[in-house]
Amino acid sequence: MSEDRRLEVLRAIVEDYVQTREPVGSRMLVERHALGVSPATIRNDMAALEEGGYIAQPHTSAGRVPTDKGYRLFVDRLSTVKPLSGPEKRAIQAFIDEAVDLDDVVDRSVRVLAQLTQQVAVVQYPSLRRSAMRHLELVPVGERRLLVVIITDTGRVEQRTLELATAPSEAVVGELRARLNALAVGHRLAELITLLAHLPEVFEPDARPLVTAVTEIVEETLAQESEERIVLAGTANLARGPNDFTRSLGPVLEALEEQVVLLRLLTEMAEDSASVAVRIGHETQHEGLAETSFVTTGYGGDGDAVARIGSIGPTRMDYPATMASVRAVARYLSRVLAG
Amino acid sequence: MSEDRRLEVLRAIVEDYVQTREPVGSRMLVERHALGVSPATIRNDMAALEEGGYIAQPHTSAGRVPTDKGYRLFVDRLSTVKPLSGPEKRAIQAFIDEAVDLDDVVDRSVRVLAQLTQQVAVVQYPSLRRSAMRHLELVPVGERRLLVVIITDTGRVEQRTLELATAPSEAVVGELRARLNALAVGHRLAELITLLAHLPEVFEPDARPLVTAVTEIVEETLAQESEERIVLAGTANLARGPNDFTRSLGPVLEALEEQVVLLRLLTEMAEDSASVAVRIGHETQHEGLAETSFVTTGYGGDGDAVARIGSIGPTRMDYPATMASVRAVARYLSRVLAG
DNA sequence: AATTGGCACTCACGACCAGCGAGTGCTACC
DNA sequence: GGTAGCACTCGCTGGTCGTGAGTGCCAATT
Repeated sequence: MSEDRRLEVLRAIVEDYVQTREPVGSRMLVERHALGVSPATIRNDMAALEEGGYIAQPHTSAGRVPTDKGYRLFVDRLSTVKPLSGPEKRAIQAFIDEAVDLDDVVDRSVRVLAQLTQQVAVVQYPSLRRSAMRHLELVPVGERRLLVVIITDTGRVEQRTLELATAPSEAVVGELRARLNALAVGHRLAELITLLAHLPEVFEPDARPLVTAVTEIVEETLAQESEERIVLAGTANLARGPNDFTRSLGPVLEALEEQVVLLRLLTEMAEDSASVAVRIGHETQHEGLAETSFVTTGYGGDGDAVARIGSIGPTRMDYPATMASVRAVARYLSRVLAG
Repeated sequence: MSEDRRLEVLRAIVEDYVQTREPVGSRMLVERHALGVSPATIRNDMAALEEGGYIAQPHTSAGRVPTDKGYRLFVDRLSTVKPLSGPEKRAIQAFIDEAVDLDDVVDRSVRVLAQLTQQVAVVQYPSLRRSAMRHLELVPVGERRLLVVIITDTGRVEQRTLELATAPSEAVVGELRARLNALAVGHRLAELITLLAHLPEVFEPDARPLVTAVTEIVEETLAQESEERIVLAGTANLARGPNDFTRSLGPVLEALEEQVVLLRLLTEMAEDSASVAVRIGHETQHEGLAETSFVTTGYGGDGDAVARIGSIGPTRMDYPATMASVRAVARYLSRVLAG
């Protein structure tokens, strides 16, 4: 009973099950794949695979179904990413290229990915802290209010309103704006906190309250890193056709609405070494997502990514295809942001 | 057979059906409501109501269920909006008040509404054209690029990048910025197109290409009115508990992802005279939404609203409660935007 | 030692059927 | 007009049974 064939059988089971959505039995297996042995032999292999926890049967007298562990082995050792077709690639690029601003880029990326994979797609907005400052604008609004607008190199715009005790002079605001920009432009926002620390001292005592107020609100904005924004698309794909989830998909949708949950997962996955990270079923460590898998990768930024993009589907999904799509969209997304 | 009692019967049917989710029969009806007549009498009334198309029976020997027409009569003539409780009101206000910027306000509003109604909530971003200009900023980026940032009085920020043939001088950009703001600040964006028409003529010939480029991109941004952004929350509520939809909820989710569809509906409903507009079942004129109802109202702006907010649920929903929640959230939302 | 054919066994699934009961419409009566 | 009684309809529930895909095991084969 060769080890190689056993893995081959596992691959065959995964592929067939993904395609047919039905537990696969020994007969079907030999018919559809050129394994060169009889069903009985396969049955022995299957027994061994079940022993190892890679497959399971829903009930006696049914075929086998891959377990999370089985899928894991499959993506780690048995699958080869299948590249997208030329037209597909061009379509992605064309669609994303039409975007007019960052919101639009993100929106189009997530939609195109959902469309490609026929699953739920997720994009995390470019992280503020990892983006670089492109411009900081101070806009006086009315008498005692100041609008602080931060524009990053990824095109993200963040704004906060500041209530002031006294109306600042035009000149002071102008100087502050100039100094802030001189100091900060081009630097990663995460570095800003140290950069801004000594700024108040440069100004005359009168102006200091204003300066500290502004620097404080900038820092505060960055501290809200935890509140990173996330965008979903393709939720309808979950409900389409024969439903994949044993329980209803209520819990799944609920989990997807919990930004906290998604954020945790995306952050965790950022630490995986593989370029395209995969979480399968229970690996998500979340009740509602026990029957779903995540396929994500980073985008933007040459070394370390500025945020993540990915696809979410039933554990029973076409991993090679999904991984290819995610990688492709991430690539074009990065390109657009850099350009 | 009094007309009054017949309406009373209809109301009873709607209320019971909404509560129990089961077709309601004549016996149950007299037991749960003090109608003072016998089941047989009710049966006669029900026959009349069925004749009029207000109720229907799923199959012979089952109770009756309200039709779209029945619900319509109910919301138009039989229901009284039930006000929210004090604590509820305070909770809404407190939650929305915590928001730091427009995105956050919109996000919190839609989430609180979904939570209140236990349905899907939808908010339309404040319309650009109907907002007034608060500030327009021109930021040179690199050599030949100009970032155009428009900030409205509702806090919305819109930005576009402009590619230029020649690098503009600092002075020209400064003058253009000053003139644009002098001209446009405080005006509704919709009026801008006429206001900007003669601007290029004021400048020297050299600067004109720049000026027209900028005015053009501003106009272009406004023309994208059709691409208004929409935010949803609470989709998971559709799948929760005993499912209300006869077909699967796939089509519903699909329809909700079609921004175009939602936008059309919201715009149509803006023309209804009632302060809180209701679309029931087939009135949505959309296949996938045939079993859902929309309850929406405008927000922001004293006379005409700046955009809409609403709740989407099964036709079998608690209309009075939903209408109350929608109205309440819209009120606080308006207040925050105005403040 | 691995592979194979044969065989008894399990069990989900669909079809069929009968009894139950909620609900109706109709008619005769108050 | 309202009511009581009654025959009728029909979806739902639960039980029985046959079917077939699939398994595990064992003895025979290479």
